[in-house]
Amino acid sequence: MADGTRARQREQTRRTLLAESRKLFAAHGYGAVRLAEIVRAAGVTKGALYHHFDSKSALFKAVLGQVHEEVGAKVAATADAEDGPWEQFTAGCRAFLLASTDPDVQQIMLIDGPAVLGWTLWRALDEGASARHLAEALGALIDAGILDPQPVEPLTHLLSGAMNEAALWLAATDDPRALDDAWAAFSRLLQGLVA
Amino acid sequence: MADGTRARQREQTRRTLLAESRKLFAAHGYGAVRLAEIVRAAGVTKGALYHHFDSKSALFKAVLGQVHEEVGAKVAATADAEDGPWEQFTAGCRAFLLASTDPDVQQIMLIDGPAVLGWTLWRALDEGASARHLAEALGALIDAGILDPQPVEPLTHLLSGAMNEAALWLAATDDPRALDDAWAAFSRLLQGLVA
DNA sequence: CCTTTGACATACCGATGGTATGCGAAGGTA
DNA sequence: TACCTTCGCATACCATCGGTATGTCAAAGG
Repeated sequence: MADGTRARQREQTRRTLLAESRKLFAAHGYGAVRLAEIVRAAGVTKGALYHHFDSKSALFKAVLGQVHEEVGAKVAATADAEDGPWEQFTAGCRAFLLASTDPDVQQIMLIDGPAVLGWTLWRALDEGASARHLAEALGALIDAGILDPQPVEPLTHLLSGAMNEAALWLAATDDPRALDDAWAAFSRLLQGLVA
Repeated sequence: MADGTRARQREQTRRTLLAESRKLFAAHGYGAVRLAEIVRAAGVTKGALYHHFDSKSALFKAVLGQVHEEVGAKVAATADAEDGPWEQFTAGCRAFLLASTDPDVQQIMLIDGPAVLGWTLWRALDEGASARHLAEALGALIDAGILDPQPVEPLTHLLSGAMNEAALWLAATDDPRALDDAWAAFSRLLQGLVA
């Protein structure tokens, strides 16, 4: 009977491959992870891997897609919980900074992403997930008259890059006040934008 | 006769390897460049390459060192030509942004660097070259009372990351006003820092 | 000269990403 | 139920690439 055994099994294998490869990519970096490790961790063979993904980089791209989605969802949820464009904007930035502290996000999204897929494709993926929210928030601030009218795109990249690098630094330092210091500095920068 | 033929030849080979590999790394990215291409372009064999460098990543590290030095020198020279800490600071930032527009710098320093060598080592190399100037300039601004006293390190990373990402975006866009827009936005951010 | 040293070239190896093919069970059809 | 098709995956295999071990010949040195 067509009870969907095939589809369920297929989906199960795909999820396992994604989950295990994500762990390995995050822990050791894309270049240091061998396909043999991934399929061993997932309990399948290379045949299964290549049945689901075209290449090692395509598998990585799928993993990166997951990470992007998760970060984007967190940012959107946090921002939507606030009232007023400025509060939504700052809350979203803080949520992004916090989300980017996760080691998986660090290695996969910030370090390997641009190098493995190329900066252009990485940018496009990021655009569809987190950077879009940032651009929208900035646009809302300008519409509300809180920010002077100005091109949104360069500002988006400046702030996005600042938060990315700050997150990487936060992960590398062990100063417990680092997060507060970084957020304070970032807030000061944002103050320069208000009309 | 010991006229230094050996030393000159050795240095010549090393320089050629660095120059040719730099071209290839910049053009195609670290992962897409084969050692066979490099040695062919340099007119030598793999024996020569491994006589001068321990591994492919060691060769890349040497190339990255060159790029870092060049960028750091440009930033320092531009900043030193100005008078007053604020002028030195902004001139240095602008010089860095311009220098980072070069495709070699983009691919080697900003994209592949962290992924190939790991973010920690990359950070250390960057610290010795360009980021150090930024931190010193910020310290001078605080000493001069232009900026409020605050931890310099997080601010360094925020600004460095902002400029890195902005530079990558500048290279990907074809809007001729992009550079001016980006600099205007960056200047606004800096305004938030002044006391 | 004769020996040593060093800057390579040559030949080779193991590992790894990727492919071609085989197979057994799920799912449709009569 | 018998049969055929499809599909999800395993097995076997290949080509390439980073890395190494060894050979070679000219410069350096006494």
